[in-house]
Amino acid sequence: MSTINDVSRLAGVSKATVSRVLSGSRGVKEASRLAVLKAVEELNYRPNVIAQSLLSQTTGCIGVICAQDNINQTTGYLYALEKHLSQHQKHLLLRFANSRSEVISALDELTCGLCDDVLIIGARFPLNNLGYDDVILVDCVEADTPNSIQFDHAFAAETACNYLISQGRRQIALIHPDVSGSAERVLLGYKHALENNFLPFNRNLVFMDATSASVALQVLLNNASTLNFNALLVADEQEAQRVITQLQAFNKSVPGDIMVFSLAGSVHLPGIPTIPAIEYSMDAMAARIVSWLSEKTQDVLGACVLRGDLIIPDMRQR
Amino acid sequence: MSTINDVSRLAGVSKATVSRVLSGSRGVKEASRLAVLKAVEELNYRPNVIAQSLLSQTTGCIGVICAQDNINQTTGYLYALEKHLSQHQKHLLLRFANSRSEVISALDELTCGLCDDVLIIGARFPLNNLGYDDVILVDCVEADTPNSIQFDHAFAAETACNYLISQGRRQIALIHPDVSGSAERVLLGYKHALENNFLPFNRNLVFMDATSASVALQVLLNNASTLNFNALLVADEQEAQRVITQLQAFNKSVPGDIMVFSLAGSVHLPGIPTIPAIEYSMDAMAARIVSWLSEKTQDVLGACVLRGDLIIPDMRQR
DNA sequence: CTGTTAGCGCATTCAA
DNA sequence: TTGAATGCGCTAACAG
Repeated sequence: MSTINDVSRLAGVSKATVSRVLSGSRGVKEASRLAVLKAVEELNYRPNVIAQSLLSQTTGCIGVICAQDNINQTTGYLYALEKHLSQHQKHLLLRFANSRSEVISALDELTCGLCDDVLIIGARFPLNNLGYDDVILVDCVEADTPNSIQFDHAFAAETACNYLISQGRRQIALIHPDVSGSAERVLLGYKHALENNFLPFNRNLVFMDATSASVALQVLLNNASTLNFNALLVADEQEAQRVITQLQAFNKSVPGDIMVFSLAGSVHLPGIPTIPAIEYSMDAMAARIVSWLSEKTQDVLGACVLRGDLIIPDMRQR
Repeated sequence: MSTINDVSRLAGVSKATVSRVLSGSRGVKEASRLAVLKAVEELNYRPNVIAQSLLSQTTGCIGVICAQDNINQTTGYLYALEKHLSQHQKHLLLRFANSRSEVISALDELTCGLCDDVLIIGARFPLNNLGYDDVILVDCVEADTPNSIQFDHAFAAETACNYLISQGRRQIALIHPDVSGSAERVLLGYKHALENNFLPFNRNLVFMDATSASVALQVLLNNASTLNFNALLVADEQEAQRVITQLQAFNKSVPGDIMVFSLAGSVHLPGIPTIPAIEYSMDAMAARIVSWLSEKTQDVLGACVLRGDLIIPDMRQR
């Protein structure tokens, strides 16, 4: 690879002039400008970004640590993020991490000048006192960082219930293991919706302990005759697919007998019937993050909360 | 962030000694070694990798350009690659690209000193004469690069047919649009398996033109009475899900009436019945790539061809 | 064993 | 309008 020295020599000007032409490019005589451009072309010269980084103390690299347990969900994040980042001439440095210690070692390796900023996405384990306070947490639990983007789970649950009720489903079961710490928010929205619709709250329809969703569903099915539930709220699409299979194994039709609703996102695989869900716009999230990274004013991102959209299955598909 | 100067000043030694302690660390008096270590600890100093990169002319960054049209398939690649790369203290710089021109601009931005190497994954458009000859192509078509990893499609098709025949399916239809350029290899394996099993080749069961798989399947179904096909080979899992839905819409049971087989990989979503498939080990692929990147001898990776494993559905699940 | 010096490739002074 | 000099943070060669 040729350097700025080669160009300056070939063009018969100094390094400074070459640099001027390639950046600002003002206050340079046309003749030498052309000479530089010609030399650049001839040598196929391109400035070394590492040298520029050393000088500017910024690399344009954004570290993204994916801590998502559902690996398939990361794709949506990554695609949206990369799209927005590259539009701002930023690069996405990808790491996966499945535990707090893995996150820390990833952070260690990324914050030695390589990355200007780091995001952590989807961690379901505590991330307090990381020792790095300028990290942005996206959809993570127990975020004591000033900069974080959370999803409004209460809003999601409330919307979900209101939709289900509008569809004539008044016995709504809720299975939402409390790994995410967001369970109480979900419950809040759930109760709120019931109240607003003058429906009683039935403790037996709600399963928020850490036991498996499969067991919870079995309990529900065992007591189906007395509970009479006709809708089921679950944490995410993956969970939804699981319970649907289980329901069908018990000869419950979906959504005929029981309407299953996913509280977070979806994997739209062709050939798999869509279920109603709350979906969070990855694009909106990415845009928010990138704009914050670009501005980089002193003020923090704050407890930014993102609300999801209600997605209902296209009836033509069924 | 503190620099080596801060450390040397605090430790009362020269920059060189600090550097010595932190790297090689041999030939340094114990006293000054400890002084350096103490200062490092106190200042929480860590060497700036950018400065090191400028000197060594390597960044440890590997650019990965995902050109996969099926975005969900990239996750497998990325996860395996990142795992192996980080084990070799290398970083994964992620880009998505959906066309030749996007690939080129991504390459432009990545090869200015930022990345030591670049991979392109899953491109289904021609990638000749990119102007970069040290790029590694993975599962790309029309690869005239010396370094590429291809999947053995002939072997996959042959294995698939042999499996289907062993299951009593002797009328095997094949739908494999020729976008990938690998269609002729697939056909080769298909024919080979038929020959070895003394079965006739029926041209009407094979659809390799660029028309939609949906239309091809309709043709098959329209002539079902005469064709009597009881197995269907498709290009990938996505395609498989599509045809399964379509088959079920025509009251064909899967795999009862027709066994669907995916020739490339699979998305194992819980709750979705597994179908037989050829799966390529992402781990093996990543290991191969990383070892090649690390060796970096003069010799090329060569036309490395990877064979997939036959995955049959676990009967307990059905 | 250790300090000084030079230079990786670049942009930005400061003079001319 | 331009060139020479400086320094980003670091390592390697050399000299002590």
